[in-house]
Amino acid sequence: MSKALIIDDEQQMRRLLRMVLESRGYEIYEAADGPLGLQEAAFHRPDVILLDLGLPSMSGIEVLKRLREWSDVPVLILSVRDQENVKVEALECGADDYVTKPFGTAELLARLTVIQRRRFTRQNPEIIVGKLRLDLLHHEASLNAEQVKLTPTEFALIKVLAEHAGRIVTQNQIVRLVWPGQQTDQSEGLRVHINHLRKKIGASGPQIINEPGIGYRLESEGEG
Amino acid sequence: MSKALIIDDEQQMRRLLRMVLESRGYEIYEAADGPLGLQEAAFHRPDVILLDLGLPSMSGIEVLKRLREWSDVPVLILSVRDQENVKVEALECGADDYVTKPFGTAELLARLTVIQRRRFTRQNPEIIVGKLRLDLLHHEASLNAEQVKLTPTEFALIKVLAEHAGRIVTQNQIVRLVWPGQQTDQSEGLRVHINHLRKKIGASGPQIINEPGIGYRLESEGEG
DNA sequence: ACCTTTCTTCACACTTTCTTAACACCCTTA
DNA sequence: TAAGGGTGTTAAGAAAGTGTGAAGAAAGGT
Repeated sequence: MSKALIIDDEQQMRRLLRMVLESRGYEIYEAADGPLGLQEAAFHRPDVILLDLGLPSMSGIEVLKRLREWSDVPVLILSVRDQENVKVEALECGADDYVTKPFGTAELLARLTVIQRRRFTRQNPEIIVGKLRLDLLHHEASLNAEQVKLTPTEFALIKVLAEHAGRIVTQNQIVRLVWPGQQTDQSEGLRVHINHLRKKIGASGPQIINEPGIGYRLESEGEG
Repeated sequence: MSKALIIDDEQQMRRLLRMVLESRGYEIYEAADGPLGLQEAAFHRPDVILLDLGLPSMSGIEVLKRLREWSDVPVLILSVRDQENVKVEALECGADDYVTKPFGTAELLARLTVIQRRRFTRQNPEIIVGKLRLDLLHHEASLNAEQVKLTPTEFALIKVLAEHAGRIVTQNQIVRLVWPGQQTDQSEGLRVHINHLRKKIGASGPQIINEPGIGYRLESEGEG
């Protein structure tokens, strides 16, 4: 049974989340502010954390940063609309995904599943996302067991997306990983390479979904 | 009877491996760290080596590199989870396969069989790719039963490509395998030798296909 | 020491890939 | 309906990577 920690100052929200997650078999812990949340995280070692960004005493970002100093636990951000900047910052500080309040329970549970699954399945020098398969050792990509020819940059890009399949990767993160040590703004070219990738794998493979203002997400199995 | 050398610092792991392998008729040698392992390898000339990546005094990668300077013995890597980078590096340094701890004995034995068959070319010391045949024992190559004269470097190069026929071999991998222990960038000369090989075998033998920015691939049977 | 073979380096033509730029297309908001 | 931000699409020049020939350097044999 998975343990989930809810960090949110609204009691109503905590109650709602508790109900939804308990019906899925999660064991729930709660915290009403940042310091308490960190304390609970350290004590109970939850398998996933749901973190509200709008906390009173300590900002959600701050909580996340402190948490990431010693823990890799998957974190799902709960945010309100029109907080793109904060969302991007949270993702770049190591959050795994976010849902926007108000959210549907189905979406919430789906995202929880994705971010928990991905932490444990990277042990091979290959990545498999639906019909797409990346062989990191040989730099080969294949779709439905048929080889697809990708340029080095395209391969690096799809690798970043596939490593985080189902989760959002911000444009900054992508650029930093695909063009390491680069100073110039590469986000112009990023769109072109995304375009090429979609032409090569988008037809019958996993979709590359844009999250406007934030980044991209490679559609993973189980979502539509 | 095959001889197997186990290089692992944990006595418990060595004992487990010894039991499993002895039941399969292997003759077992053990070493608790890297330097001892290299010593044993040189002395007993094992037919296969099981190498733990997390060694105390000398890293598993380092052991592998030193070993590959003078030996082609099949090496099976024993690694723990979440060491993807190291695993890839190990494979690129000439390891043959890996198993992730904890592993099942069936899986371990299956992989051992595979890598020994692939590399244990003393009983069948030849590689055949289409109309090309490499005699590893006499360092001779032939095309349609007609002998082709290759220089030592050319032979080493086509051997690397032929061992992975049909798959991409990165330039790094090629350089490391053909010019072991070399520091200078040999990728200039690589192009020249590829050129020579194409002239000698390319006419009626398997094609050497370039994957721009990545490496080369020897066309294998069944592809066009 | 000589000759032969093999390897490396260099130059330049050619191919593939990357980057830049321009413009069209949403979607949201006023 | 118009405006603006962000994104999708296309094309062309720039950059990087590769093919090829030849010549000098290194290695090996006689």
